[in-house]
Amino acid sequence: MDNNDFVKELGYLGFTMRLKRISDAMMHEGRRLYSELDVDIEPNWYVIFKLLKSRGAMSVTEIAESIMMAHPSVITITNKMMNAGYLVSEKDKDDSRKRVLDLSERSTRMLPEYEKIWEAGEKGIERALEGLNGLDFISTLEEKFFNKGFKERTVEQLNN
Amino acid sequence: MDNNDFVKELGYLGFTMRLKRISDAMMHEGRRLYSELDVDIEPNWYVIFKLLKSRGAMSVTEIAESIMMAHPSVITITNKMMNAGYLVSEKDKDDSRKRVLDLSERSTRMLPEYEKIWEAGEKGIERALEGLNGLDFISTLEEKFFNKGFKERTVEQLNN
DNA sequence: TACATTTGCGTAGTCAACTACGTAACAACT
DNA sequence: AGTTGTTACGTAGTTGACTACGCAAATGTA
Repeated sequence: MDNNDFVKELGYLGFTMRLKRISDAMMHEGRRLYSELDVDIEPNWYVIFKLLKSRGAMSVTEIAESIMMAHPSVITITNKMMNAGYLVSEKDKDDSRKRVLDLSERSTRMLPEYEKIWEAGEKGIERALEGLNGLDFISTLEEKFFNKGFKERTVEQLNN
Repeated sequence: MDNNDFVKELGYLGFTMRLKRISDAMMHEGRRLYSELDVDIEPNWYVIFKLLKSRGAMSVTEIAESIMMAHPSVITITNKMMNAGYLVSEKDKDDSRKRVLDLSERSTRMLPEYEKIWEAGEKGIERALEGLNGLDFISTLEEKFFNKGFKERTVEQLNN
């Protein structure tokens, strides 16, 4: 590791930045992984694949809520997946505002191969975090910072 | 917390995504915090302020290395800070390729006020993470995923 | 000294998330 | 039935990081 990392010297003040750096780095690695393996999918698509496989067809907003992303982000991702032939989309019969997305035949055909990669990725992370309780940690972060955010906590501190 | 969060069901497979979601959320909170407090600085500027205050004038590349960011990112950040009057820039006497950045008079004038905010933010995080050893955790993440990245670990797993 | 390599900086283009806003469809309430 | 509010989706614009590339200056080497 780099011992000349100034952000480390900042203690908890550098926490969010270090979090972002790692998450960005991992995302980048993900992109490179797929391109190296010559697989034409992108990071984060796996969530959509997994979600639709497990829950069946869903509308844009339902997807967004299930994975806690803003709906325009979901639209961007799923549009790409549609263009790549992995999703099919049709209007809801009962509610014509809704657009219902589902896995295509291509998806079910390719999923076994992709799931091997995801499984390997998961194992890699699992092994790297061995003995760290990474999931507990991240759950606590979510619990603390999704409900009462960083902003609110700071303002509280300022008013003391 | 949201118990309908599908990403949680994915175990370690959802780890990177959850990391990104939290880091994005905190970054957003940061922006809102500053705008709510009516302070004309942006998230992440604090690293530059702190760095230059502690180390004195530095070149673009030196800054980038110290905080482990790509140099174009540093240029973007510091240009904004210059436009806001917080930094001064001049050519290095000995090496005319280098541009040396330093805090402006405005910076030293305003820093005490800003440091109060950063301190409150730090305390907020510290309290939220009480008993969690958040810094150790993030150090381990860095150690594991900066050296041998996510990609390499996955490929290793695939070849087993 | 001439040439090749490295270094520092800047620009351009990409990517993934977000908010804000507009429009159309549905729901609900007189 | 008409008005009003809500929901679903889509587009546009912002943000912050990155890589790739080009140029100019410095450094190393034959």
